[in-house]
Amino acid sequence: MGEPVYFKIANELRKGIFEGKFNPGDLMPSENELASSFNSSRVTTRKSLGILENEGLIAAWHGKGYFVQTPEHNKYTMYFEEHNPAFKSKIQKVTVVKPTDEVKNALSLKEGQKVVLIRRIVLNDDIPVACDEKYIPYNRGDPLVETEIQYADFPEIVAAKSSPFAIQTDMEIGFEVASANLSVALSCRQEEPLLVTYRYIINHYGIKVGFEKMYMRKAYGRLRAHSGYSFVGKRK
Amino acid sequence: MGEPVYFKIANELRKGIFEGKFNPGDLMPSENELASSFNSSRVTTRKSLGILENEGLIAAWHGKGYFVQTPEHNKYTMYFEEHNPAFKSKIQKVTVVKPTDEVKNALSLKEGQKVVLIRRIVLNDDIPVACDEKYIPYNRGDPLVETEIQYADFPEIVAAKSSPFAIQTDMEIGFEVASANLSVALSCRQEEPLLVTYRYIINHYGIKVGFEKMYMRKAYGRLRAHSGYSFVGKRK
DNA sequence: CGTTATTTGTGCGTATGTATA
DNA sequence: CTATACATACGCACAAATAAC
Repeated sequence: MGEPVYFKIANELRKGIFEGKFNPGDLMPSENELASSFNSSRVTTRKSLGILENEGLIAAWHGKGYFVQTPEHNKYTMYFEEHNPAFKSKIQKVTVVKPTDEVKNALSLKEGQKVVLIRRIVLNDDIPVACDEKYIPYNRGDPLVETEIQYADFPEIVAAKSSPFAIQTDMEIGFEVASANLSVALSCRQEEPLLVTYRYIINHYGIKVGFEKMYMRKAYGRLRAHSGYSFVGKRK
Repeated sequence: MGEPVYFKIANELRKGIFEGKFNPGDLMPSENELASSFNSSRVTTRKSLGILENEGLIAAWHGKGYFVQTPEHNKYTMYFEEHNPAFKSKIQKVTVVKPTDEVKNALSLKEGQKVVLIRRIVLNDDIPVACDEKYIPYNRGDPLVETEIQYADFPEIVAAKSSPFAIQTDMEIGFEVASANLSVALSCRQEEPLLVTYRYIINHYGIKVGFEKMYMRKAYGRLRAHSGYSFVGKRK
């Protein structure tokens, strides 16, 4: 039936924090105090406190107690969908090329090392709204990956051999103006400003195994991120 | 002395996942199996599994077991520092103005409602690299907030009365070209492209209590985000 | 400076409930 | 119906950090 006890206690305490009964910097009542006031065991109360600790609302100090934290209003979560379901996309070309300085730098390439370039165009009603350039170091005999890249995400592809967990991605967000080359691909005027994401795929040895630039026109829309707590009755 | 038992077990299992011994979709050994193979109790083993569950590596299914998850390569964490320590900033003006349509929309304002506009300039060696416009609904008699805004973060200020936890911020990232007005403030040429973040501060009733636009020139640098796991020997 | 009370951290045992196959 | 697996909850003991005396 109903909610478990540790859940009720956690909700109660969380409510207290949200309503200002407990404020950042405050010391929460001790485990034993809470246990007796909620008529439960210390173990159960600990579990409730563990939940709040996990949510970042409180932090435990050995020998002192649980302190209410100051929320991190500058921490944002962003979902970056490579394959935006609102749009169609198609691979424009897959080629082996000599890398530009930017790409050479991004992938820490040795002199003479070539890269596979995969260019994808994102379309809204046949009008290009974004363009995607992926770079992977190329060695003679490597298979090209045009089919997978259409459906799977870039990080998973470049690290297909290793565990999907052992990959990290660093992203940068900036803007550029369309080059001659790009203005053709996006059928836009040259010098049109574009929102650009730069993604560096890093394997578990710390080696950069992939680099991607995505150019987005205004019609593609803005990127979205979110900051804040949302633990209202969260239960599976 | 050393690490606690539950920590060792968690590290062992995490290593197994990273090395591909357990792969996404796989069922982990049961709690009892792990407990006996690690010569510990079921409770301790549960704690280890709870850690990995928290990290998103595995998920528990009641009656079935723990399944190894597929990592979310599209989830990014971004720290957006309002007051970048690399730069100086100064408040340029604080005024009560009639809102533009964009601001009226962002704050869901009624007709005739005025707003406080706070404009801040971010400087690198006295050269403007970014500009910040904050909007707060204004009611007659409200105190202006120019002093606080210099040091504290926007979300905390607009919701100073309520609990700092009860605030959420939605962010959008896009670009614009400098208007006549902005080109003066940033001493840049008109039509210069600018990276723009739009932030909507929302209180716990779901009401938008603040809106901010930040315009960044190329010299300000790119925004940064990160995706992936990093649990190597994490312990306080 | 040690002693002591308080508080959290670690770990085990046990019992019972409930979902799954 | 039964065996297995996770979920909840209590009790206990001892370790370790902290603060006040």
